[in-house]
Amino acid sequence: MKPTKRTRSQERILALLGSQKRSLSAQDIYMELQRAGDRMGLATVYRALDALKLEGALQVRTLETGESLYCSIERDKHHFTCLQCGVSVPIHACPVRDFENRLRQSQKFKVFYHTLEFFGLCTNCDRSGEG
Amino acid sequence: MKPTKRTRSQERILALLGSQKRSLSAQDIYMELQRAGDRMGLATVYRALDALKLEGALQVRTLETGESLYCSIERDKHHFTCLQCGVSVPIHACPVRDFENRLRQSQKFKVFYHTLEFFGLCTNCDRSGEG
DNA sequence: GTTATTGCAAACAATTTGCACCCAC
DNA sequence: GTGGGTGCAAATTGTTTGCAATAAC
Repeated sequence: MKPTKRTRSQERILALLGSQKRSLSAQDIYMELQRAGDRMGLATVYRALDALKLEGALQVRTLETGESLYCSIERDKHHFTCLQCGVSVPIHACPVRDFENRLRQSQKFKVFYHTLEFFGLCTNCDRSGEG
Repeated sequence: MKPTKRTRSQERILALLGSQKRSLSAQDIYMELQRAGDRMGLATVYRALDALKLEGALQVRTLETGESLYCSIERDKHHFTCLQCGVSVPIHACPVRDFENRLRQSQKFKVFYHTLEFFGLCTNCDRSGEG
Protein backbone atom coordinates (compact mmCIF):
# COMPACT_ATOMS: atom_id res chain seq x y z
CA MET A 1 0.00 0.00 0.00
CA LYS A 2 1.47 3.29 -1.12
CA PRO A 3 2.53 5.72 1.67
CA THR A 4 -0.75 7.43 2.34
CA LYS A 5 -1.15 11.20 2.47
CA ARG A 6 -4.83 11.87 2.66
CA THR A 7 -6.78 15.04 2.27
CA ARG A 8 -9.26 16.16 4.85
CA SER A 9 -12.11 15.20 2.55
CA GLN A 10 -10.77 11.72 2.09
CA GLU A 11 -10.51 11.26 5.84
CA ARG A 12 -14.06 12.46 6.38
CA ILE A 13 -15.43 10.06 3.80
CA LEU A 14 -13.41 7.17 5.12
CA ALA A 15 -14.72 7.88 8.60
CA LEU A 16 -18.29 8.00 7.35
CA LEU A 17 -17.93 4.70 5.52
CA GLY A 18 -16.38 3.12 8.57
CA SER A 19 -19.36 4.16 10.66
CA GLN A 20 -21.94 2.66 8.31
CA LYS A 21 -22.93 -0.94 7.94
CA ARG A 22 -24.42 -0.46 4.49
CA SER A 23 -22.68 0.49 1.26
CA LEU A 24 -23.18 4.08 0.13
CA SER A 25 -23.32 5.68 -3.28
CA ALA A 26 -21.40 8.88 -3.93
CA GLN A 27 -24.67 10.77 -3.74
CA ASP A 28 -25.55 9.05 -0.48
CA ILE A 29 -22.22 10.16 0.93
CA TYR A 30 -22.78 13.69 -0.31
CA MET A 31 -26.17 13.89 1.38
CA GLU A 32 -25.03 12.10 4.50
CA LEU A 33 -22.24 14.64 4.97
CA GLN A 34 -24.60 17.49 4.31
CA ARG A 35 -27.00 16.16 6.89
CA ALA A 36 -24.13 16.09 9.36
CA GLY A 37 -23.49 19.78 8.65
CA ASP A 38 -20.24 18.68 7.07
CA ARG A 39 -20.70 20.29 3.69
CA MET A 40 -18.61 19.00 0.78
CA GLY A 41 -19.03 19.46 -2.97
CA LEU A 42 -20.22 16.50 -4.96
CA ALA A 43 -17.21 16.67 -7.26
CA THR A 44 -14.95 16.50 -4.24
CA VAL A 45 -16.76 13.42 -3.03
CA TYR A 46 -16.12 11.75 -6.37
CA ARG A 47 -12.49 12.82 -6.44
CA ALA A 48 -11.88 11.61 -2.91
CA LEU A 49 -13.56 8.28 -3.59
CA ASP A 50 -11.41 7.83 -6.64
CA ALA A 51 -8.21 8.46 -4.73
CA LEU A 52 -9.21 6.13 -1.90
CA LYS A 53 -10.14 3.48 -4.40
CA LEU A 54 -6.72 3.62 -6.03
CA GLU A 55 -4.92 3.12 -2.77
CA GLY A 56 -7.09 0.16 -1.90
CA ALA A 57 -8.78 1.86 1.04
CA LEU A 58 -12.29 1.03 0.01
CA GLN A 59 -14.34 -1.34 -2.04
CA VAL A 60 -16.59 -0.58 -4.98
CA ARG A 61 -19.58 -2.46 -6.32
CA THR A 62 -21.15 -1.09 -9.47
CA LEU A 63 -24.84 -1.78 -9.98
CA GLU A 64 -26.34 -2.47 -13.36
CA THR A 65 -27.84 1.00 -13.22
CA GLY A 66 -24.30 2.34 -13.47
CA GLU A 67 -24.37 3.63 -9.93
CA SER A 68 -21.43 2.63 -7.76
CA LEU A 69 -21.64 1.71 -4.09
CA TYR A 70 -18.72 2.15 -1.75
CA CYS A 71 -17.83 0.54 1.56
CA SER A 72 -14.77 0.06 3.72
CA ILE A 73 -12.40 -2.56 2.48
CA GLU A 74 -12.77 -4.93 5.44
CA ARG A 75 -16.17 -6.08 4.33
CA ASP A 76 -16.39 -9.34 2.44
CA LYS A 77 -20.05 -9.56 1.62
CA HIS A 78 -21.58 -10.83 -1.57
CA HIS A 79 -25.06 -10.63 -3.02
CA PHE A 80 -27.80 -12.19 -4.94
CA THR A 81 -29.47 -9.57 -7.12
CA CYS A 82 -32.81 -9.96 -8.83
CA LEU A 83 -32.54 -8.84 -12.42
CA GLN A 84 -36.15 -7.74 -12.44
CA CYS A 85 -36.90 -5.87 -9.25
CA GLY A 86 -33.27 -5.17 -8.38
CA VAL A 87 -33.57 -6.39 -4.82
CA SER A 88 -30.16 -7.31 -3.47
CA VAL A 89 -29.83 -9.97 -0.79
CA PRO A 90 -26.54 -10.31 1.06
CA ILE A 91 -24.86 -13.71 1.11
CA HIS A 92 -22.79 -14.32 4.20
CA ALA A 93 -20.20 -16.70 2.88
CA CYS A 94 -17.30 -16.44 0.54
CA PRO A 95 -16.18 -19.34 -1.60
CA VAL A 96 -13.42 -17.24 -3.12
CA ARG A 97 -11.10 -16.38 -0.30
CA ASP A 98 -8.63 -19.21 -0.87
CA PHE A 99 -8.66 -18.58 -4.56
CA GLU A 100 -7.90 -14.92 -4.02
CA ASN A 101 -4.95 -15.76 -1.81
CA ARG A 102 -3.50 -18.01 -4.46
CA LEU A 103 -4.00 -15.28 -7.03
CA ARG A 104 -2.18 -12.89 -4.74
CA GLN A 105 0.73 -15.26 -4.36
CA SER A 106 1.14 -15.55 -8.09
CA GLN A 107 2.52 -11.98 -7.95
CA LYS A 108 0.80 -11.06 -11.16
CA PHE A 109 -1.56 -8.53 -9.67
CA LYS A 110 -1.82 -6.55 -6.51
CA VAL A 111 -5.27 -7.69 -5.47
CA PHE A 112 -7.23 -5.29 -3.28
CA TYR A 113 -10.57 -7.08 -3.20
CA HIS A 114 -13.07 -8.98 -5.26
CA THR A 115 -16.74 -8.72 -6.00
CA LEU A 116 -18.97 -11.73 -6.37
CA GLU A 117 -22.56 -11.41 -7.36
CA PHE A 118 -25.25 -13.85 -8.32
CA PHE A 119 -27.97 -12.84 -10.74
CA GLY A 120 -31.36 -14.28 -11.55
CA LEU A 121 -34.86 -13.88 -10.25
CA CYS A 122 -36.07 -13.73 -6.70
CA THR A 123 -38.95 -16.09 -5.96
CA ASN A 124 -41.41 -13.21 -6.11
CA CYS A 125 -40.45 -12.07 -9.56
CA ASP A 126 -40.07 -15.61 -10.81
CA ARG A 127 -43.62 -16.44 -9.77
CA SER A 128 -45.13 -13.28 -11.20
CA GLY A 129 -43.34 -13.72 -14.52
CA GLU A 130 -44.86 -17.12 -15.11
CA GLY A 131 -48.21 -15.97 -16.51
CA MET B 1 -36.98 -20.72 -17.85
CA LYS B 2 -40.15 -19.07 -19.04
CA PRO B 3 -41.57 -20.26 -22.40
CA THR B 4 -39.68 -18.05 -24.76
CA LYS B 5 -41.31 -15.95 -27.45
CA ARG B 6 -38.63 -13.81 -28.94
CA THR B 7 -38.79 -10.85 -31.26
CA ARG B 8 -36.75 -10.76 -34.43
CA SER B 9 -34.42 -8.19 -32.84
CA GLN B 10 -33.82 -10.39 -29.86
CA GLU B 11 -32.92 -13.30 -32.11
CA ARG B 12 -30.52 -11.22 -34.13
CA ILE B 13 -28.72 -9.98 -31.05
CA LEU B 14 -28.56 -13.43 -29.54
CA ALA B 15 -27.05 -14.75 -32.76
CA LEU B 16 -24.48 -11.99 -32.79
CA LEU B 17 -23.46 -12.64 -29.21
CA GLY B 18 -23.19 -16.34 -29.91
CA SER B 19 -20.83 -15.67 -32.77
CA GLN B 20 -18.47 -13.52 -30.72
CA LYS B 21 -15.83 -14.61 -28.26
CA ARG B 22 -15.66 -11.24 -26.51
CA SER B 23 -18.32 -9.45 -24.51
CA LEU B 24 -20.04 -6.57 -26.27
CA SER B 25 -21.56 -3.37 -24.99
CA ALA B 26 -24.96 -2.27 -26.24
CA GLN B 27 -23.25 0.29 -28.41
CA ASP B 28 -20.86 -2.35 -29.76
CA ILE B 29 -23.85 -4.45 -30.72
CA TYR B 30 -25.53 -1.50 -32.36
CA MET B 31 -22.47 -0.79 -34.49
CA GLU B 32 -21.74 -4.41 -35.19
CA LEU B 33 -25.26 -4.89 -36.58
CA GLN B 34 -25.00 -1.71 -38.58
CA ARG B 35 -21.73 -2.90 -40.08
CA ALA B 36 -23.50 -6.11 -41.08
CA GLY B 37 -26.13 -4.05 -42.91
CA ASP B 38 -28.56 -5.23 -40.29
CA ARG B 39 -29.81 -1.87 -39.10
CA MET B 40 -31.50 -1.65 -35.71
CA GLY B 41 -32.23 1.37 -33.49
CA LEU B 42 -30.16 1.79 -30.38
CA ALA B 43 -33.24 1.87 -28.20
CA THR B 44 -34.33 -1.44 -29.64
CA VAL B 45 -30.94 -2.92 -28.83
CA TYR B 46 -31.35 -1.87 -25.23
CA ARG B 47 -34.90 -3.15 -25.04
CA ALA B 48 -33.96 -6.48 -26.54
CA LEU B 49 -30.98 -6.88 -24.22
CA ASP B 50 -33.22 -6.16 -21.29
CA ALA B 51 -35.74 -8.81 -22.30
CA LEU B 52 -33.04 -11.40 -22.93
CA LYS B 53 -31.46 -10.62 -19.62
CA LEU B 54 -34.72 -11.22 -17.78
CA GLU B 55 -35.18 -14.64 -19.30
CA GLY B 56 -31.64 -15.62 -18.41
CA ALA B 57 -30.48 -15.84 -22.01
CA LEU B 58 -27.41 -13.74 -21.55
CA GLN B 59 -24.95 -12.52 -19.01
CA VAL B 60 -24.18 -8.97 -17.99
CA ARG B 61 -21.08 -7.48 -16.49
CA THR B 62 -21.21 -3.81 -15.57
CA LEU B 63 -17.94 -1.92 -15.60
CA GLU B 64 -17.13 0.80 -13.11
CA THR B 65 -17.71 3.29 -15.90
CA GLY B 66 -21.38 2.29 -15.81
CA GLU B 67 -21.16 0.62 -19.19
CA SER B 68 -22.55 -2.90 -19.34
CA LEU B 69 -21.05 -5.75 -21.33
CA TYR B 70 -23.14 -8.64 -22.59
CA CYS B 71 -22.25 -12.16 -23.62
CA SER B 72 -24.00 -15.48 -24.08
CA ILE B 73 -24.86 -17.25 -20.88
CA GLU B 74 -22.59 -20.25 -21.42
CA ARG B 75 -19.47 -18.34 -20.64
CA ASP B 76 -17.99 -18.65 -17.19
CA LYS B 77 -15.07 -16.30 -17.36
CA HIS B 78 -13.91 -14.00 -14.63
CA HIS B 79 -11.52 -11.10 -14.55
CA PHE B 80 -8.90 -9.17 -12.78
CA THR B 81 -9.42 -5.46 -13.42
CA CYS B 82 -6.87 -2.78 -12.75
CA LEU B 83 -8.52 0.10 -10.92
CA GLN B 84 -6.15 2.58 -12.47
CA CYS B 85 -5.76 1.80 -16.14
CA GLY B 86 -8.89 -0.32 -16.42
CA VAL B 87 -7.18 -3.21 -18.13
CA SER B 88 -9.18 -6.41 -17.67
CA VAL B 89 -7.43 -9.77 -17.67
CA PRO B 90 -9.53 -12.93 -17.96
CA ILE B 91 -9.11 -15.59 -15.30
CA HIS B 92 -9.76 -19.07 -16.54
CA ALA B 93 -10.93 -20.75 -13.41
CA CYS B 94 -14.00 -20.57 -11.27
CA PRO B 95 -13.91 -21.20 -7.55
CA VAL B 96 -17.63 -20.54 -7.27
CA ARG B 97 -19.31 -23.22 -9.30
CA ASP B 98 -19.99 -25.59 -6.41
CA PHE B 99 -21.16 -22.76 -4.26
CA GLU B 100 -23.57 -21.62 -6.94
CA ASN B 101 -25.03 -25.09 -7.23
CA ARG B 102 -25.64 -25.23 -3.50
CA LEU B 103 -27.28 -21.79 -3.68
CA ARG B 104 -29.47 -23.06 -6.47
CA GLN B 105 -30.53 -26.05 -4.44
CA SER B 106 -31.56 -23.86 -1.53
CA GLN B 107 -34.54 -22.85 -3.71
CA LYS B 108 -34.37 -19.30 -2.50
CA PHE B 109 -33.43 -17.81 -5.84
CA LYS B 110 -33.51 -18.78 -9.45
CA VAL B 111 -29.85 -18.28 -10.22
CA PHE B 112 -28.97 -17.50 -13.83
CA TYR B 113 -25.28 -16.75 -13.47
CA HIS B 114 -22.74 -15.03 -11.31
CA THR B 115 -20.03 -12.47 -11.84
CA LEU B 116 -16.72 -12.61 -10.06
CA GLU B 117 -14.18 -9.89 -10.43
CA PHE B 118 -10.91 -9.09 -8.70
CA PHE B 119 -9.78 -5.49 -8.37
CA GLY B 120 -6.45 -3.92 -7.58
CA LEU B 121 -3.48 -2.75 -9.57
CA CYS B 122 -1.71 -4.45 -12.41
CA THR B 123 2.06 -4.65 -12.01
CA ASN B 124 2.53 -1.78 -14.43
CA CYS B 125 0.32 0.63 -12.58
CA ASP B 126 1.56 -0.54 -9.22
CA ARG B 127 5.14 0.22 -10.19
CA SER B 128 4.40 3.60 -11.69
CA GLY B 129 2.33 4.68 -8.69
CA GLU B 130 5.21 4.14 -6.30
CA GLY B 131 6.97 7.52 -6.75
C1' DG C 1 -57.79 -4.72 -37.53
C1' DT C 2 -55.61 -5.04 -33.32
C1' DT C 3 -51.50 -5.47 -30.64
C1' DA C 4 -46.75 -5.58 -29.99
C1' DT C 5 -42.41 -3.78 -31.81
C1' DT C 6 -39.58 -0.28 -33.59
C1' DG C 7 -37.03 4.18 -34.53
C1' DC C 8 -36.13 8.68 -33.41
C1' DA C 9 -35.20 12.33 -30.49
C1' DA C 10 -35.65 14.20 -26.14
C1' DA C 11 -35.03 13.24 -21.34
C1' DC C 12 -32.38 11.30 -17.51
C1' DA C 13 -28.85 10.22 -14.06
C1' DA C 14 -24.43 9.36 -12.56
C1' DT C 15 -20.12 10.98 -13.19
C1' DT C 16 -16.30 14.00 -14.92
C1' DT C 17 -14.06 18.25 -16.07
C1' DG C 18 -12.67 23.34 -16.53
C1' DC C 19 -11.75 26.92 -13.99
C1' DA C 20 -11.49 30.33 -10.45
C1' DC C 21 -10.93 30.55 -5.53
C1' DC C 22 -8.83 29.38 -1.28
C1' DC C 23 -6.36 27.13 2.25
C1' DA C 24 -2.19 24.96 4.20
C1' DC C 25 2.40 24.96 4.47
C1' DG D 1 3.61 33.01 -2.23
C1' DT D 2 2.91 28.57 -4.30
C1' DG D 3 0.61 24.21 -5.21
C1' DG D 4 -2.72 21.17 -4.17
C1' DG D 5 -7.56 20.81 -2.80
C1' DT D 6 -12.23 22.50 -3.44
C1' DG D 7 -16.85 24.16 -5.15
C1' DC D 8 -19.68 25.24 -8.76
C1' DA D 9 -21.67 24.72 -13.10
C1' DA D 10 -21.30 22.96 -17.58
C1' DA D 11 -20.21 19.00 -20.28
C1' DT D 12 -20.12 14.07 -21.10
C1' DT D 13 -21.78 9.34 -21.46
C1' DG D 14 -24.52 5.36 -21.15
C1' DT D 15 -29.14 4.42 -20.84
C1' DT D 16 -34.29 5.11 -20.79
C1' DT D 17 -38.69 6.93 -22.32
C1' DG D 18 -42.67 9.20 -25.05
C1' DC D 19 -44.75 8.85 -29.05
C1' DA D 20 -45.91 8.23 -33.78
C1' DA D 21 -45.05 4.94 -37.52
C1' DT D 22 -44.77 0.16 -38.63
C1' DA D 23 -44.85 -4.83 -38.74
C1' DA D 24 -46.83 -9.17 -37.19
C1' DC D 25 -50.50 -12.30 -36.76
